[in-house]
Amino acid sequence: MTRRRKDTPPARPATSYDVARLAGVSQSAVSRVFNPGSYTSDAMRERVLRAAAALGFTPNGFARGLRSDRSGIVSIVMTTLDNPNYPGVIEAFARAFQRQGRQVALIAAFADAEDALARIVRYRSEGVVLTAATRLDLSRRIAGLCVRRGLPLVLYNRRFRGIAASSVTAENEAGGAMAAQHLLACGRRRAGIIAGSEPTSTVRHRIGGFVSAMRAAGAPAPPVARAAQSYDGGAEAGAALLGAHPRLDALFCAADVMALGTIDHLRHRLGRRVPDDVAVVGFDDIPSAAWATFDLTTIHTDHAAMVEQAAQSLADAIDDPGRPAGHAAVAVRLVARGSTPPPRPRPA
Amino acid sequence: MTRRRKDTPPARPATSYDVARLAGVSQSAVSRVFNPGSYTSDAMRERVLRAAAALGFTPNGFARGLRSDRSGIVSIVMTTLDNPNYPGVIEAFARAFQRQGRQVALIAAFADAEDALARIVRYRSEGVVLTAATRLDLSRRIAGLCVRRGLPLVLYNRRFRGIAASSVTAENEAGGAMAAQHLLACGRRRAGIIAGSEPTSTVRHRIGGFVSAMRAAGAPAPPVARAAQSYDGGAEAGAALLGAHPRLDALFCAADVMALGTIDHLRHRLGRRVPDDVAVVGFDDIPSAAWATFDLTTIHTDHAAMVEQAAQSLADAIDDPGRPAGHAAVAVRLVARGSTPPPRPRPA
DNA sequence: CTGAAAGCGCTTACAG
DNA sequence: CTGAAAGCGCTTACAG
Repeated sequence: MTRRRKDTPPARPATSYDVARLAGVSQSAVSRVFNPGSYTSDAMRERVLRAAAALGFTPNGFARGLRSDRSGIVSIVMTTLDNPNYPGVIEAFARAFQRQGRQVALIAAFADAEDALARIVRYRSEGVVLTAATRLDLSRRIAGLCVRRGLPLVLYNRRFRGIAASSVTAENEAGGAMAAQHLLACGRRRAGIIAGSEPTSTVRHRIGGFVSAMRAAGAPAPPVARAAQSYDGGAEAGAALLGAHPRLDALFCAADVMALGTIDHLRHRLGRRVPDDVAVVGFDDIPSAAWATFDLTTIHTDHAAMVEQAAQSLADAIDDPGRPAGHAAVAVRLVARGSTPPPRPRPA
Repeated sequence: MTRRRKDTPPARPATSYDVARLAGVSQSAVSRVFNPGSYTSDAMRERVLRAAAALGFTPNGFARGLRSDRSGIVSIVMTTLDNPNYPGVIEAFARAFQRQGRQVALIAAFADAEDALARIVRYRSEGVVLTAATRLDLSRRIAGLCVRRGLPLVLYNRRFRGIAASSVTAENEAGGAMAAQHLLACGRRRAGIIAGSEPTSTVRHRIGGFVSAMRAAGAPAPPVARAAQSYDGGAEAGAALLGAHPRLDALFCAADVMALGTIDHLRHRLGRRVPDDVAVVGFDDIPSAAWATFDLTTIHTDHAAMVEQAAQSLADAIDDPGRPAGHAAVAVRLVARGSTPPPRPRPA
């Protein structure tokens, strides 16, 4: 048998009955004090709160959730945090949901889509935020299962065709176009594209916007190289692209992490100067994009606004399950730095 | 009034009674099937599982937690993810605890220590992992409150004097010594130290190990500059240190992020060569340390092993609350890269 | 091996 | 405004 150390108090936390006894009121009175919207006299409120504080009472969320059918829990599904902005994103979500009085359960490991759903359902999550799962098809299946269950769902930074879920993304297509226009303004027309191999909606839209803008300007169609969405993947795709098309004078990387790998490879392996020989534009504006070595021109995505929007959208869906799914695209902006040459004055 | 969309099934998930009815058995039989360690005939097991699958039944974790007094929830307290290894760390924790059959609640935003504790206690967390809170004193107070409640607690990558909690860290002192010995082997004796301003145990031990090893070799006492533990902080501290001590030929940065900022500042602002003029050693081995531009010599910390150890330690503490607090230090190793010159042959 | 039943700690109509 | 009481969906001795 184990014995508790002397200095630790009894493990069992105080219940509303303990508080009621100490305050000399009924248990239901205690419950009302802790449930906004119920009527209680100030005097009773006072006494109950004092007793609760004395006992360190916090209402048992399990009992509350079981009885009221509002679990107060939101699940965030996220694995392989391949985007360096994501840690901040998780924290921002936790903050936003805690402001809503909800608690975040992190679903970061699971055998398959069914397993993920079981974890979500076990604690009766009121809603789900889905960002990156290990593989795209896995994300898609989880989203499908949630929708089928009628579970409020928001897709963060991705969309799936045929799945009627709300989503929040950056204005990826517009961002791609901005990148193209900036390169054109800098006098670069022979551009290549580097992107992650997973065919996500995000990557598709970024590329789409870039290609359309280039075509509209009469520039040659940019060749595309795809590889893992990582520093090493960027180096690899950059090597492939310049190997096949040595005369490219610009690269658009659909993710900053890849841009950094590309830049280092260009400089350290291929001996090309950035931006003099090859200009590089990224997408995301991750912290390291601003570092002196890279000084990367990129499309800034406003994750704070995106998270805010997604958390609100999920809260709305929870409050009104009949609400139709909607999509929000948050504005992006180009941050011009040293990996692109200064724009030329426009010909008069 | 809201109406559900036609294609969404009823919101209320199946209960064990629903499963029992469909399978033609008692509710307690269903419960037993889902609770390992109870006796059930294979035949009944079969029928129950089939019925459960048909209804998409997952036992209500709230009811189970309420009744059995084992919530199955572990809280991870973590904010300001200033260490680029932490995203992976969170994911690894989620994985480890899910293997234990537990679910992770992320406590990433709170008003103060009491608020954090209330969130931990609300869902009756069986244990707590504490990593970085916004400020050091906040972490310390949360740890104190947990210990006072008798809540199983593991400190990750930090220790607090006077708080009897289990902890897992890297061998920080040994790592500091390795850094010093490597610099000495490379022929550098005039070293400076750059570290984050928060007086964490981690930073203290890393510096301590470095200084002792330098002193043991008869090298001059290294001056120390402290700043925010970030890329910019590294640049700032590097500038201050070399301004005051221009003849330094080596820098030990107690965190890789700072080392990267220092290196860029040395090269791009001060026009110093790394490693020729100044050698730089970091600590952590974050992904960007390996990037071609930085190629940072650093002390590798094995977060996979640390998380494994911490999760096991917490599980043990939950199973046996009488168990005394223990500390585990996980071995580190030096990764020699290009930010330090090649070691010289030892004088015969 | 199986079922009937108590009870975990709350919330929430329902009386008063 | 307050209290008595039912009941959320399970687990777990207790009989059989």
